[in-house]
Amino acid sequence: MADDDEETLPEMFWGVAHQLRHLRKETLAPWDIAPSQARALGVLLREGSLRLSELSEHLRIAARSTTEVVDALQDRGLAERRPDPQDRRATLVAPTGEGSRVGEAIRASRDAEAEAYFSVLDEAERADLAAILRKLRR
Amino acid sequence: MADDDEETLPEMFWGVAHQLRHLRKETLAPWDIAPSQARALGVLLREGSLRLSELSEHLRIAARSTTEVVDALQDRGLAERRPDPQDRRATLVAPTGEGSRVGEAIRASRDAEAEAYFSVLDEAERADLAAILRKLRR
DNA sequence: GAATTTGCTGAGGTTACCTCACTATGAGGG
DNA sequence: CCCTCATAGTGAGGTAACCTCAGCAAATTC
Repeated sequence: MADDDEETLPEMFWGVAHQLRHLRKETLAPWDIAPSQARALGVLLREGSLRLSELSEHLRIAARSTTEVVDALQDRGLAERRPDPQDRRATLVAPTGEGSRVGEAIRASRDAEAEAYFSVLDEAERADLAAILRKLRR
Repeated sequence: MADDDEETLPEMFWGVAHQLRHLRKETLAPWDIAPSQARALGVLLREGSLRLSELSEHLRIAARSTTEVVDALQDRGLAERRPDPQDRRATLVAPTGEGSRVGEAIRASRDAEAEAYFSVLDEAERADLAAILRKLRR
């Protein structure tokens, strides 16, 4: 029945993920910002001000890696660090005004991108997919 | 309506892909082989003997990167290079006996892994997912 | 037989992660 | 109050999986 469809679910999954990654990268080109940074910025927009450790949890990466991402965002003037008044060991990270503007623009563009990419699917399929992913995600 | 479900389809997708990546890495641990190498080995098992350039196409990576993956497989004695009798510029890559054995074992273990991971889905959901992925993949 | 293309690889770079060790601060027990 | 122990962030250094660009050798085209 299928010759090219001998692929397993994980293989197909990785294929689609790969495509999405490329697409996202292209979408980000106008801002010259790395995907990891855009991701962090997105979290910061949603959450406002976070400790580095909290940001790590949201991103599900090691604390040390978060330091790097935040360094990059700070260098670009998209986020800033402030001492946490509650705990002098901790550092709060928040988007700057510029960061919020850029983050919003990225979100909009990303929504458009997703819309385009998933436009081959009809409503029902999208709903199915969302449900299935949610089930898998845990 | 949803607080934790504010995620977009691509976000959920990347979440699942991320999980799969980790899982696959763990599955490969017994063989001490990198994911990229296992992937290439899988292609070689399916296709037999391939030129480096052909392998690149199958893997959808740059030729230079394929050189590296093949180097690694060769170092481990899992694949070998031979000159292409048709074209003296080209190099054929094929799995060794050991490569075939290891590749088969990995495939089996990976199937089991996939079975486990996707076992939260029922038959219908799996079929839906496969259909949706196939639609997206192009 | 000269010019171009193709197939591979050396050199060097990037991204997004990681662990380990260290410093500074905070929190709990005696 | 001091001591121990946990926690927050970061410097140093490493890894995997990619990439581009330049170059060489063989094949193809003109």
